[in-house]
Amino acid sequence: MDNRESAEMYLETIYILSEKSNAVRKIDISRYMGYAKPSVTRGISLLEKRGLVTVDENGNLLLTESGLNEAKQIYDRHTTLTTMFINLGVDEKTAADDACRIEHYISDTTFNAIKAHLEKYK
Amino acid sequence: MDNRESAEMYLETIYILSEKSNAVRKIDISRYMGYAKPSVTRGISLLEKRGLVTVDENGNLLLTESGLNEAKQIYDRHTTLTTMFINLGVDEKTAADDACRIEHYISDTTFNAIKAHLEKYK
DNA sequence: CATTATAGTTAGCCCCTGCTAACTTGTCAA
DNA sequence: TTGACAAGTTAGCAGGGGCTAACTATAATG
Repeated sequence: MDNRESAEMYLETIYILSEKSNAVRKIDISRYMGYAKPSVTRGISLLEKRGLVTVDENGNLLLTESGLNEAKQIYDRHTTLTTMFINLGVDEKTAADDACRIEHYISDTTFNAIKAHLEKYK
Repeated sequence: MDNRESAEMYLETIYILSEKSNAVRKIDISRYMGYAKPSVTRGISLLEKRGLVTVDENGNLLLTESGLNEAKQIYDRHTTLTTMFINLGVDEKTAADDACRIEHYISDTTFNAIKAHLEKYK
């Protein structure tokens, strides 16, 4: 979980599911990501230790302020990169899949440059 | 080494060093990548098992035909992505660093779209 | 020849992050 | 009340890919 990818995917998933439903539990993460329940138990507990997520008495997952910030940033990367790839002529599915992998590895500097470019031409 | 990143980095490094010198040994890889020697021993032996690299009696590393193909593809991704980022206004160092991470995760489809775009505007 | 430095290997540790097996809890229906 | 299912946890395995320690083998140097 020091590697950014795994933690970021959990955060992003919580964020996405939170937008669709007002109660997100670990089992929802498990189904959405296709991970076994114990993997999610550990994944979320690491996020809790880092102060990015809390779990209430009903088992609902809540992003903390910093968790929400991070999740939004990743999601922003996701949508922006997807848009860029689609603009280049890539089909939606491939664009989204690629964005989903790359979003974890791109620096702020480069991401901002991409974003500025898209804004200029939209 | 099932994950693409590690193997691809070894291949790319062998390729880059081969362009600069006609004899590349494991110790050169070790120094260039900043990895301990045993890590390189294992990394290269996995590439040998996959038929991507051979080691001659003097300890010189040689890319096989398929190894060379793969290395060239990765290197092409590296330079193309770097160029794209620089075109977007990113400094050279950051552009190269980002390219170096992302090159392993981008699909052929998306990469080809990027490349076509760059060719069109160069 | 003896010493020393360099390249490489082997053995084994560590962390990450998936996994299964098996257990506990809590809820809900017969 | 009991049986069953669903959510979650605990324990422990697997494999990837870094690492160090300690060894071997070869080459260079006094």
